[in-house]
Amino acid sequence: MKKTIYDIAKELGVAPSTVSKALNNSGGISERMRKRVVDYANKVRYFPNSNAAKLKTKKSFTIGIIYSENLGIGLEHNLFSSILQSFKAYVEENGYEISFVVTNLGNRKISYLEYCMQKNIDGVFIVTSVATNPDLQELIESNIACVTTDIYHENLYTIMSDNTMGAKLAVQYLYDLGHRQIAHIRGSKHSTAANERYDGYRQMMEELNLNMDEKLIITSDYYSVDYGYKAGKKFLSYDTIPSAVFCVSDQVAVGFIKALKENDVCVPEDVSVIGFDDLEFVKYLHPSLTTIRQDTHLLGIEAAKKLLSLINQKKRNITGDKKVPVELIVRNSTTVKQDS
Amino acid sequence: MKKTIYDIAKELGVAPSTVSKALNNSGGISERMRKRVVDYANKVRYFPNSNAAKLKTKKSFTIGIIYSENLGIGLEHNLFSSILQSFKAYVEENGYEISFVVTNLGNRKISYLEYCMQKNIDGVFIVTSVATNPDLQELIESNIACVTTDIYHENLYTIMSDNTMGAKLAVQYLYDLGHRQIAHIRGSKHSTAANERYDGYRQMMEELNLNMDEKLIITSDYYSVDYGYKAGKKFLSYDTIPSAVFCVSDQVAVGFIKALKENDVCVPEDVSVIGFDDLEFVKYLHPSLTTIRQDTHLLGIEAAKKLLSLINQKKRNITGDKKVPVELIVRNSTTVKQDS
DNA sequence: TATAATATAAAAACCGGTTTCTGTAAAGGC
DNA sequence: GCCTTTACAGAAACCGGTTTTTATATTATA
Repeated sequence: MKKTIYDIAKELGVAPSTVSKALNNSGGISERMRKRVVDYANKVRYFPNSNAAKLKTKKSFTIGIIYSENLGIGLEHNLFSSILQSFKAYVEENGYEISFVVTNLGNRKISYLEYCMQKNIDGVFIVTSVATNPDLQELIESNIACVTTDIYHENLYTIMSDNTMGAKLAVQYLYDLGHRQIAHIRGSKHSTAANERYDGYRQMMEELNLNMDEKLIITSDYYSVDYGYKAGKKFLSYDTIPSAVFCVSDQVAVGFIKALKENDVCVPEDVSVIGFDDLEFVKYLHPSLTTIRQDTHLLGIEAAKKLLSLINQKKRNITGDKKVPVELIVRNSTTVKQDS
Repeated sequence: MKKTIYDIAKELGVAPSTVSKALNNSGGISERMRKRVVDYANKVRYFPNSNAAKLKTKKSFTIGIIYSENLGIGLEHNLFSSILQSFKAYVEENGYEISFVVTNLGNRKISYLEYCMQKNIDGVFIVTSVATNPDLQELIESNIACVTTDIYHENLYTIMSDNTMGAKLAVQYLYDLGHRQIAHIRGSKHSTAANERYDGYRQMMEELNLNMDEKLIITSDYYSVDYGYKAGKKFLSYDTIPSAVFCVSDQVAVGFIKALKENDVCVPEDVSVIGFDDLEFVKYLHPSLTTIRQDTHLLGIEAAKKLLSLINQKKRNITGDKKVPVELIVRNSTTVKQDS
């Protein structure tokens, strides 16, 4: 049978409160007594009921994870699961655990905030989400510490890859290879990252005095291979096709290239393609994909560090953001502009 | 401020127990009263403190997930995160949530079982693990309901792909293509799935009366691209190389092919390669990978169904297993045996 | 009509911890 | 040597629910 603090107390002939003080090292007790209790507790392998402790202390040592499965990205998505993995490892090392914020508990619908309050969640890591979700708004405006990799908000700390810079690097690189007609397959307008990449694209195009025909920009709604494929088909329907394309994500690039290949348009000879993310497998593709690498490990660690510090300093409503550098990874899906 | 059941009771002029009965629909109360309380609770958006409820009821509506990060597989691994995703979706639909079983909580080391008892975990899904882990043994031998995709044990329900059949399908297919020298890159001896695939390979080789030189079998320890690459290097060191290879996983196949390519050995012309898993991206590789597909969705759903039923029927110590069918996916990394 | 059975709601106990309050003994100050 | 702190340990209250027990009003039974 599972022992309680009362069992321990009785067996040692001391008060339950004494046992609690000993195990939590919270003082008000002699060192001799503390050691006696702790030794005995270890000997009988006592471990506390965490629900009872949480009930009283209102601290759960739990971080909520918001991982919206819209936008075609779930746990399977290599990029986010990788960020989550390093986040998880870091917080676990610090004695916290993670818990997915769900909206149906038991049998009733609840909001994000309700979930967090119900479970005394200490802080929330918003991995992916839809910025316009009213549930999310409610949560952000509460005084629960939140960190995100996805959106900006005045009541939120944001850790994000330097998307704008990444896009600029991509365009600059294509320019350096001699390309002048550079298309962009952009992501959903509801995705902050997609918007930033789009901005970076526009900025660099302007800086380089390149023509920005509206036809150069194709919107691909979601970060999926399918949408990339559709974008590729649209691209191919043009009378003359640009010689270079910057895709909002690797997934989109993969679908895009697939469409091109099907129509015997060669990558990189006919069209240079550059992606974004550097998903683990893109180096094994043919051609291997030139892309902008996101530092998923660092993103996860930084988010974890920041969130834990927000939780512990008790000063809430802290806003701000940190840009994590990105890196151009040159592979074989891009090449110098061919004569045509 | 967060309302409690006492606030509700006071505001309605009833007893706390009455409120509890109303909200849980547990009888002993008039329908009129029940409705009155429920309506009011909804109106003021009351939601219960789950820690208090868990403390009393000892039911947590939480499933523990064991996801060992040894064997080179973490959350990033597409196969397991995909199984977990569908598992998670199913149990959440049924009012449960998932929680990763960790071994350091607060600041002390705890065992799997201790974690589960401490948190009143209702059941455990062992996604990946090391069978010899003593922590795992302790958990399995407890009376907490456990389901796994990874190992067999007399006190455990196992949902696993039909690995043996998959391996046989692979060998048979290579045989049908005319190959007679069929090598196998096997996985770690600590992995049940790897062992089953190895068994299937041997069985089919015997059935087909094929020579099974020890050199045909290379051990690749972990399910990683790196190990596949190393296996490929070893393979290339042979005087005469077999014309076909069955790899224990797609990851290993990818590394294996990489090594071959580096030495100008062509896939599939010189060597046909077949993998196992059908990870999402392998269809985009060049050559696209012929492989044995695991039905990750079904694996996750079946595991969830079984676990929830074990939890609810209260009859523990139930053992058994279910084999989920696999499927040969023919792509371009395999071809008929060339004259040599 | 008197009595037993039933329905309903309140009161109280409980889950297993943590924390505050209280009382006593030992240590420190002058 | 007397009074005040301080150290220590036990008692009790509390966290916010659920469940059991008790009390009362209502209905059924004879």
